[in-house]
Amino acid sequence: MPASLSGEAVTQLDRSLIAELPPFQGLEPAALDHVLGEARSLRVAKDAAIFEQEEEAKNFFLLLDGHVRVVKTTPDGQQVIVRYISCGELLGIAQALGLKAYPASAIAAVDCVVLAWPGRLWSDFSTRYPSFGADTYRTVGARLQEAHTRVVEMSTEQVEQRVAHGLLRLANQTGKKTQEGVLIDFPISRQDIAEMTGTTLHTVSRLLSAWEADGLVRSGRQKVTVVEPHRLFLLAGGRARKG
Amino acid sequence: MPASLSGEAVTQLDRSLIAELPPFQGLEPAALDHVLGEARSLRVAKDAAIFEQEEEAKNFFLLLDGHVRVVKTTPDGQQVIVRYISCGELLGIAQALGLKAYPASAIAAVDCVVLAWPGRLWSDFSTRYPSFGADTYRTVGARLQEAHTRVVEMSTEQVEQRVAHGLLRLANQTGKKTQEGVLIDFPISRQDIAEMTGTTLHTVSRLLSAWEADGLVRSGRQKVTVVEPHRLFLLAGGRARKG
DNA sequence: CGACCGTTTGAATAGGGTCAACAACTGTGG
DNA sequence: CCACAGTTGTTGACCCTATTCAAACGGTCG
Repeated sequence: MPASLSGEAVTQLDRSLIAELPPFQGLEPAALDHVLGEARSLRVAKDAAIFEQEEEAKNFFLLLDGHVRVVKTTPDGQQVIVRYISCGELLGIAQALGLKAYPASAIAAVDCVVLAWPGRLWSDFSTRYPSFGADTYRTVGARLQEAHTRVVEMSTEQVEQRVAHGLLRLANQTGKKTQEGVLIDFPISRQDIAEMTGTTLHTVSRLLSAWEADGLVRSGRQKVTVVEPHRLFLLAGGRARKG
Repeated sequence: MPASLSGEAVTQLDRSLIAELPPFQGLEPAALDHVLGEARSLRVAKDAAIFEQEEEAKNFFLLLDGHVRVVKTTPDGQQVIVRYISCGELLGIAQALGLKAYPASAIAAVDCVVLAWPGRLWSDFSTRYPSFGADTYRTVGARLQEAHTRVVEMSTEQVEQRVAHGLLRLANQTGKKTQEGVLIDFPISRQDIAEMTGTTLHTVSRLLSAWEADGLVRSGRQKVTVVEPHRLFLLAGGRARKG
């Protein structure tokens, strides 16, 4: 059930909401007002879709609050988590890639707030506000890099190292310091971690259990805290075998 | 040994060399002359590097003739083939991704001819010739898609399916129809295929032997011909197990 | 012709996926 | 407040795929 159409307009959209975000940084107040004027604000409930794979790409989005996971589903129903999106990031930018349909689904990992713009405004924004175009170019470039890194990891690393890398990445991206260590800031299941790293929930469970016994992490239901990032990092860097 | 600096200027660069290529399509003759005027033409011997991973990104390139493989090397020396580049494609476009160094090495799979431009011209070309900017945006987008597809494959498919997919992709990209079937148009070893698909040369060798016995492919030293693309495709689509 | 590179093939091993059963927790409704 | 259903997580046993190790073969090239 895509939530795209069920959004309610928020009464006031303040410039300060987006003024400091990379895509809009340095824009004139008038420009910010123009951008906001075209936006609709949507609330998306946990586990609801912001957009769905294969769906016509009518809008692009900015995540104002919450966490979103981007998921690709294979024809036979297996899911792969492509990435997690944090506050302030753009998502659903199919237009930037010259696509007519979204290549993946975006699911709210927690209750979220997003801004939505009609896709046709993409080229408008890019040409009218060069810094917007430049920033999104960088974003796409960074995501390409990230995807290649992931291909290399999947090709050369053992499962244990991949899971360690995956956790560290999440901890860096969205980690929240607590007494015990770095807490991953949204509900994440063993299944989710498996879908990020190309393994099964069973293997992830076993690894986390072992690591917990070793004092590297603490974990509970849909919750993971990295207690000793440094030692986990060493584990992630351990030599692979094949090649 | 990077070949970047060993190139010799070709006496004449004709507009027709690049006029029909996507990045430059639709440019005025004067613009084409400008673009060519800034280019250096280089010959790169088989197995030589056009540029090397980590090296400062001084230039970007267009492959005029030959085939190039783009390779990432891990800190412990394992190699992963990111993609193959065919004639008419841009490569080494670190500038477009906002990078100061090349993220991978580019190795000539056969003797090649490339054009090279200084990196600083990237933004110049992009702004002065909008169709150039738009095309490269599409290129980067397509490569991102491709990388994500690869991540999904590596996460969900068995080795046999990945190798089948890899071969089919090569056959489509650079295949040359012959009496026997579709020949992959440059020397490619079992090791290369292994580095594309995240497996070992042994496994690739066994698969090719089995497929050959089955009449799906014909292969020899650094040579592969896909005899029955359709049946290979069925194999590639076969159900995966895990998940 | 001899050295080397790419390839083939066999045998042994192990990483991790599959199958199965259960335990712990959350939330719901009576 | 408790019973029950539905998730999510744990753990053991088994087995299979693909890697590892080892050896040998056949073109190719200097």
